[in-house]
Amino acid sequence: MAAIHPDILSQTPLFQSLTETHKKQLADICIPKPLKKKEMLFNEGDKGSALYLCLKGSIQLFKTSEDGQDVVIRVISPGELFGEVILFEKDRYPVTAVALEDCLVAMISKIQFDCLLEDAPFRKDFIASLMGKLRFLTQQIQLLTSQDVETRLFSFLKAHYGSSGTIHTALSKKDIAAAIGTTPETLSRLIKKLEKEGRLSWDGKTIRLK
Amino acid sequence: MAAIHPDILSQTPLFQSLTETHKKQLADICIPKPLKKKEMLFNEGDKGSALYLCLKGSIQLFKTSEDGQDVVIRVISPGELFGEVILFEKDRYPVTAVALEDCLVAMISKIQFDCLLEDAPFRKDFIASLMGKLRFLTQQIQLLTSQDVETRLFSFLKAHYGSSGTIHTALSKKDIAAAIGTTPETLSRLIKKLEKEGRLSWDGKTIRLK
DNA sequence: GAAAAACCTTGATCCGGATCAAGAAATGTG
DNA sequence: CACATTTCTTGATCCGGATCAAGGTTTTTC
Repeated sequence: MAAIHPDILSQTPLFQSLTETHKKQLADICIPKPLKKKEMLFNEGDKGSALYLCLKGSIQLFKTSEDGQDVVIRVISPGELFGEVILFEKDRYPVTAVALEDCLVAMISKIQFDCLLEDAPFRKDFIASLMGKLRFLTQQIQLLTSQDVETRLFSFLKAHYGSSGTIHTALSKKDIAAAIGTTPETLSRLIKKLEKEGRLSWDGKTIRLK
Repeated sequence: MAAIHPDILSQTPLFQSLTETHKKQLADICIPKPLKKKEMLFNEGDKGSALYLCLKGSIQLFKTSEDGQDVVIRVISPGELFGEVILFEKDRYPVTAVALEDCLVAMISKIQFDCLLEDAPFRKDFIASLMGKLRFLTQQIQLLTSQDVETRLFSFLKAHYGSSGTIHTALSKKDIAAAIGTTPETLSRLIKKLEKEGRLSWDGKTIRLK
């Protein structure tokens, strides 16, 4: 139940505009929660009264269809807020959240977060972050609908690790395949092709782009 | 430049919670704008300083890929607000908006809308409407990724016309095909199959579900 | 109301990527 | 460490739906 350190909040863009006082206030109401790999944070349809900030690790958000198929909606990286849909809509999570590696998240109670929203500049940033998510999902639809697996892979890598040449990821190929809406088999074949073309090298958890 | 009638605002869920006074205020700043079929309201990448409320007709929001392919993100029906991403993010529309039939929209200037957001209950509804959009896009990704064309068609019809047995639409089959992420050929074949199975009849602009 | 344009249908073909299968490598666990 | 589980790879096959083509129909436009 201990609070987290305010400095950690400075790293997330959403909270940049908070004053020191507010940051301290927020840090006080954040409950740190470590997650083990494969641990589930909440389940689609669960009632909930908290939203989360990812501090460390990757969290997969997915929906399950009636026929049991999982569709990954988004992979959360450090600095991102998620589960905030709980704030204003019906109080059930629309997706399931599972840790893809050992993670640390900060749990923020809905009620407490509501108070923070009283602050006008913070509110503005918060709404802006929602708009950013709308844009992300919009682009995701475009990607999934009209771009091939290769494009989606590079787009994912760029979004999560920037355009740097060397990437170190904790994610398995299976999880990356799911994140870009394909199967492990297809990703495996794609990597083989790209390596043969000399466009990247993928050794264990290290990816080098060329 | 004439304003619109406040009553029309009562029909849209987003504005339900406004007091009569506020509704009147809002109505005053809405500039009605009729759109002819195929008319473009704004283009992806355009700078803009207004958001829109659809009062009548259907408006298609789509993104264009580098290779010239259009991907429909969403079809707007009466009562829906769109273009609101302009409010807080960079001031460019992320999609193109085109009227699929003769429409009437209300144009609301960003600055004026900002003032409205000072009002706490309204703000809450507005944020809730953003959350609703996040949910919609989330579900849309699931639909497009893991459901077949038939499922997507019924899902579209239900979302836009409810579950009533008889539907009258102004949209062409081409536009419906685009909205569910397929081609006119595939939709044509699907309809033929469904009619043969006696699951619906589709005569011109009238669809009967069975 | 005739010509032009857009839309719809039907057929033939093609293709990206899913699925199935099965062995190999890596990882986790007592 | 040995065994079990999960992940990864490679091959063979399959399939939903896209694309191409071309004729028919409706809508627009002047």
